Amino acid sequence: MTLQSVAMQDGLGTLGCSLAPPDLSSVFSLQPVIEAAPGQALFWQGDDAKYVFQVEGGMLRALRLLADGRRVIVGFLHPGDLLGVSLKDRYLYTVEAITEVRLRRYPRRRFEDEVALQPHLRQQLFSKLCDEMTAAQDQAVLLSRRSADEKVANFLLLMANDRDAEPSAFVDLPMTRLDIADYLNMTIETVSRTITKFASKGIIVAPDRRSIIILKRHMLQSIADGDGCDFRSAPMSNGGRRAGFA
Amino acid sequence: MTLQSVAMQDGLGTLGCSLAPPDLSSVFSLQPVIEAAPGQALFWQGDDAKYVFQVEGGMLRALRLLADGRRVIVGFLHPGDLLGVSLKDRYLYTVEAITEVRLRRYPRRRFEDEVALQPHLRQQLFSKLCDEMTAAQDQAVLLSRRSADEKVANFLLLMANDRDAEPSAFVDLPMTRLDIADYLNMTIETVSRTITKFASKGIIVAPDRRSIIILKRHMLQSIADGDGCDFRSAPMSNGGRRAGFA
DNA sequence: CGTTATGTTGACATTAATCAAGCACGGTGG
DNA sequence: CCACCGTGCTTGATTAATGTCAACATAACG
Repeated sequence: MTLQSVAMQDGLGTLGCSLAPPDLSSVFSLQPVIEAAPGQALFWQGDDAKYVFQVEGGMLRALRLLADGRRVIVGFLHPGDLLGVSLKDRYLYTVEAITEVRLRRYPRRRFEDEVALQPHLRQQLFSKLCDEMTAAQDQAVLLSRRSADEKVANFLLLMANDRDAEPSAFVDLPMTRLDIADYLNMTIETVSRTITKFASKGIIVAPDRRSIIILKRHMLQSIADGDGCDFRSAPMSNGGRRAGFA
Repeated sequence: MTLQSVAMQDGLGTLGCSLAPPDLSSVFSLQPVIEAAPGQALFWQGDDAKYVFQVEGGMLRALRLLADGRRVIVGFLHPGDLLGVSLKDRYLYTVEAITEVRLRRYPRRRFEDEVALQPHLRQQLFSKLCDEMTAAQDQAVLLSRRSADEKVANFLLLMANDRDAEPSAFVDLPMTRLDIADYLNMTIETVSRTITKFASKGIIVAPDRRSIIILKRHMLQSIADGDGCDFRSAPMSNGGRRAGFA
């Protein structure tokens, strides 16, 4: 089906009518549904970027493989996220399902045309791109936390706040420890030890491997922010050092 | 490179058109020139994002300050890069001059209007946003390098290749060791030691503090890629571990 | 059930951070 | 021109943290 037909079915824009402006989700709503089982790859780094996807349900991981075979998780995908939007002709990373997932698929070419035609969508897409960029930068900031405690605390809070209007105390962790480790640039052992440590201090409870409950959010936040808390004696880190410029 | 915003190299693209449609640089060419001395800030994280800038000459650093006062360098800005392009109303980080710099300034509102009106500019901006996102991810990948050697080697190669069509053996390092350290998430001591080590192995020469010359690019590349090289006995790192999924 | 993936815990080794001192360069002023 | 700082950089000794290796526990799966 052509773009135009899609557009008209959505009742939008090209006609200038004042009906509900289309959002990105509505563009995808008529597209084929893709389902994938845990571990299944949607596409691989380097593949021809033929499609754009929108996540409807479940969680996925985006990862890059380094020359020496190491794995870097560049992000976790949640419902609403777009995958494969780029001007490159090849996917920049591999995307694999963590849980059972459901997505909508849209041919990339047509998606681009569609977006080009509709200012509304363009605006939304731009906004999403900015969000993604911020997320990418946030990961860089996260990775530059000093201690394992800080990284894990940040990660848990990130997962707790993600997408939920109300940051919940119950946090779903469908990804494996290896995923977390490769996201935080640590080893699975250190991840495990750190979570155990938080639990033993009563900051969290870990009823099973794929979830945790945050009991003392403020403490977790302190650790995440690198505050001395009861861990270190507030060594000021490198607080004194600044570039000498005024 | 990596900014909230967009760091983009200019000038490219638009090819294919005989009639030279306006490109981003030409949009800036009539705007007021801003000059800044080393150490001077263009704007601070949290400031009202009133302007978009394009770098014409010199180098700057974009940095974020963490709650505990730590400094994270999220990117170095080169000629052609844009700063401040974003949907947010406030700058997401501070930008300071490293060398003497010259920029063009454009009111953000007008810039957005301009871009909205001209499909050509829109396309360019979108393209740069994507590049920018890639850059942000690249930093995350860089930060998740295991050893100090790998990080510094990658950094030197990055600086060597940056923007230059021909990767030069002479690399300019106008930033301080502290800047490098805060970019790579290391201490100045380790940065210094690593550079010294490379020099003592004959991989590079460091005639003065603000520049180095790469003598054995292939070796530097091997180290950057985490190859055993003559450093470690190719321990396969965690090459064996992969998610168990096919 | 037995078998395989995944996660936890422990002992040890290694790396990079920390603390501390000294060096080198660039400016300033005598 | 040279002594004199101040800043940034280098180098060394020590320590603390995390990676590594290994064993075991637990859940997942046929």
